[in-house]
Formats: sequence, structure tokens, C-alpha cells
Amino acid sequence: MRIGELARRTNVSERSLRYYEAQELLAADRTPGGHRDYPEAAVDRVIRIQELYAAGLHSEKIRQLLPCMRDQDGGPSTIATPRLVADLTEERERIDRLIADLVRSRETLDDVIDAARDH
Amino acid sequence: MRIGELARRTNVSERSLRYYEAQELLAADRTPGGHRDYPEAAVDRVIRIQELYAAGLHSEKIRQLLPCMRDQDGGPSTIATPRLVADLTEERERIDRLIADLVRSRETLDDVIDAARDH
DNA sequence: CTAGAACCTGACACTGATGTCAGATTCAAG
DNA sequence: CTTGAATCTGACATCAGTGTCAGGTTCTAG
Repeated sequence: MRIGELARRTNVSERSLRYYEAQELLAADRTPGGHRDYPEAAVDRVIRIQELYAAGLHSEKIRQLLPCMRDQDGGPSTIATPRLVADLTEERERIDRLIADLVRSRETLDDVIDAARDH
Repeated sequence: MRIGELARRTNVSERSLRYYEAQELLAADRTPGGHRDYPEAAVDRVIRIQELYAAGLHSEKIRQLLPCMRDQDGGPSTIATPRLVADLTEERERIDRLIADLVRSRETLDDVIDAARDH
């Protein structure tokens, strides 16, 4: 599929999709004229990439991580190096702390919202 | 207490504490010489502010939100305007989606980490 | 009084994913 | 062939919290 459709289906801007390619996160074939041509699996991959960005990982880490993820079809997956595992473990702990923060902030918002509703 | 101690106790840089003041998130008395003098309650407030920043709220929203929070001592709290409640409700939904993303990303990391461990 | 630690203001840099625009090219339908 | 939509590359802007540095002032222990 072409970039417009992929953008529509993933809700990610064309700009970002091109950026992902520049960061070597997302490969695309090219038409004879040079237009990007994505496989169907790109949809899932883009969604995964977005989630990882949302979780605060940087391009570099995502790039290292992607080949180690088992595809939804159980396709080929590399084994993470000890170095990468250490990095990811740190990221994991950071995400844990972030989730805890988010939950507390959500409670704070709920308190304020509820106080206004009860008023 | 002074800014150095507050920074140490909250694990927030002095730079950020001064920034919070500029954003009207955190008030401080001044010594005759002009040094900031924080009340004990500043510790909790700074931690709250950090959590809200971590949750993706911007200074402006935090500034509007803070007076509506009930202090830990149940002190005086303003009631949020309908406009603010609408904003906060949106933020709340965004945080919900973000938490969901984070949980999925954490699972992704766990998969990769576990695969390497089992190897 | 004095020295050194702590603090002050103001300014500039950075980060890094994303928005946006311009000008050119390709694609696909009629 | 034509024409309008879609895509291409490249460049520049943005956001907002934080880091950092400079030059000066205040604080506090001895």
C-alpha cells in the first residue's frame, strides 16, 4: 500500500512515516517512479513503533529492539544481546515508574473533576 | 527551607524549581537578601507537579489545576470551572490511552527480555 | 572579619519527534 | 494526452522543560 493509506490506517502522519524510514525503523519497497510501497504488515509495525515512542523510547533503542520482537506470525526474531537486555530492563523500570506517576496523576484529575461534579 | 534542600529532597533540579516559580506553580518567601525560602509543604507540591509533568500536562494546565486540588491537610481548594473540567476530562482520557500504550510497550519489552533469558 | 558554600538573575543551547512549506515528479483515471 | 491527486526530497520551524554557564550577591561557620 502507499504512504497515504498507511497514514490513514495507522493514524500516523506521512511525515512521521518518512521519519521512521530515515531512522531505519520501517522499510518500504519503491515503485519504479520512487513512491513508497508498504507491505500489509507495516500497519502493525507502525502501531508498535508508535506505542514504543509513546513509552518514551528513542529511535535508536526502537531500532535495536524491533528485530528482537517476535512478529505476530511468529516470524524470525533475533535474540537481544546482553547489553540490549540491560538497556531494555532499565527502560522497563522507567516505564513502571512512569505508569505509577500516570496513575497518581489520573487520580488527582479525578479528584478535581469529581469535586466539581458534586458541586 | 532553601532551594538546595528542596532540590535534594524532591530530586528535582534547582533550575526546575526556579522554572516552576516563573510558571506560577510554586510560591516562595524570600529572605531579606533575596534567597528563596520554602515552606515544608513545598516538598509534596513539587512532587505533585513533577507527576503532572510526567503525565504530559503543560504548565498552564497545572497552574489552573493546582488551586483545585485538595491539600493533604484538606486545606482550601477552589472548584474547577466547567471549562477546566472539560479540559481535564480530555487529559484524563489521554492519560488512559497513554497508560494502555505503556502497558503494551512493557509487555513488548518483557517478551524480548524473556526470550533472551530463556536462550 | 573572612572564606567558601549557597544562591541570585539572565541568557543561551539542546533535544528529537513532528508540522509545514516549496518546488518537482509520479500516478491513475478519463 | 491530460489533469488533478498523490507522492517525492529537502529545508526550516516548533515546543517546553531542562542543562549550563557567567558574573554577581548572600549566607554562615569559624
